[in-house]
Amino acid sequence: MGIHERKQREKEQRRKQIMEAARKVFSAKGFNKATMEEIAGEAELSPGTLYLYFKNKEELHTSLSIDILEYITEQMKKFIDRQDINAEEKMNTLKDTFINVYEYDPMVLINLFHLQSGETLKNLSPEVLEELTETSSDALSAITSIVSEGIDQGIFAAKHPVAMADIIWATYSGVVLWVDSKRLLNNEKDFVKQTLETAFEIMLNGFKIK
Amino acid sequence: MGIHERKQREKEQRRKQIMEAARKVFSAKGFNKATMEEIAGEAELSPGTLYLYFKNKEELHTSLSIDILEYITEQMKKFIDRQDINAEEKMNTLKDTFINVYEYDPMVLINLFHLQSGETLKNLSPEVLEELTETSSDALSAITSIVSEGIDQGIFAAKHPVAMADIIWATYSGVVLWVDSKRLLNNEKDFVKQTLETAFEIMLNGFKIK
DNA sequence: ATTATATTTTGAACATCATTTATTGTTTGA
DNA sequence: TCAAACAATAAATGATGTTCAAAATATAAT
Repeated sequence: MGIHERKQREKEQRRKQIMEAARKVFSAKGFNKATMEEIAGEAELSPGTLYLYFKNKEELHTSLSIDILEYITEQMKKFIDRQDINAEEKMNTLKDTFINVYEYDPMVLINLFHLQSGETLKNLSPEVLEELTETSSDALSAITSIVSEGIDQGIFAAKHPVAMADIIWATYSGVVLWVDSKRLLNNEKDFVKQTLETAFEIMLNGFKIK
Repeated sequence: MGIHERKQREKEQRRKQIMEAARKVFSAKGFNKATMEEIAGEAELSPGTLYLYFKNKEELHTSLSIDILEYITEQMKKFIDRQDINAEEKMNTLKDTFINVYEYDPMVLINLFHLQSGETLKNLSPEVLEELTETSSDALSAITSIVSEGIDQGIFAAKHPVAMADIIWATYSGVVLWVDSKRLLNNEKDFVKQTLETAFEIMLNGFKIK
């Protein structure tokens, strides 16, 4: 009776092993420059095997993005329901979470934000697309709940909370993508953290009732 | 003596013709799905000819982005030096410009924002990279000048103007990319315009001295 | 234990492009 | 009229994502 379960477990392990190899290669080369052959090599498997676990290159990439999105959501859930801090403090904790995730693995995060592109979404299987939709929606709900709390507490101006959550997420992705590419264009040092700090300061100030 | 000039002109025309074909195809298919063969077909040329005018696919794509960036900068220059409106009004005009550009050709704009990715930048010739750096820098300078004016006028809080300009640009790109991809994920209608309106409202409020 | 069946993996074949190059065609200037 | 310069082409090349028939391995049945 345990055989089937063990096989299931092994299948899941193999999947994780491929994803870990993919994470390394995508992180080092970016989506286009990474090759399935190199990922297979890193995972000590043949290229064909990758297609038994992922429909195609885009779906393998998307699975990594889903993982990091889930991680972000998990981190947010650790503090959104806390009663001892108000919405403004939660916004600051959110900012810290965002910065931590960026610093932990900048490339995977940047790749996640790039995924937000129509051409990629078209190549996903319905299941993975569904999973991505679900995960994004969870992340956005968590952010929305902070905003709503701020409005309820009379700290934030009463705008549409979903739009506000979108703007928070958009600012996060926009700052990471733009400041990082500016660094590459101008051989600057990495200002992502500082710019995120300032952006959140401005956003928070913009949210508040005067 | 005019022959050389005519040839120069024809060369420039052919370049434009290729870019126009590329614009159509990239706009319809996105970067990865668009093929050089299809672009060549659209331009009524053979694939090889494209390489006499552009080093590679990425450089052709980048040329389009430079064009739209130049257009944005041009639009900004029309009002940044006006004396009859203050910095806050200029911010609103900036927002309108951003919305107009999005509505004129969403895909080319989205592709521009996607370009802001390290892996693409590595494949550009030094000249085109230089041109892109220059153009981005021009656009950012224009935005920075609005922010600086606001600080000088005592309307905006005195933060680092360059960081503030980065945040404006990052918010623009972030909102366009995220809200558009959310639309694709959830089959929603296009909320980019409304979200940009709200984002600017919040940002402007966040900039202001209370 | 042996054989049959099912599962998993392989690696070579295939198809699709981006890019290069040898060739052809065209314009210019003498 | 012709040679040199220029421009464009079509076919070849190479890289790489993806598929598939065969091999290897594990499980189940007799």
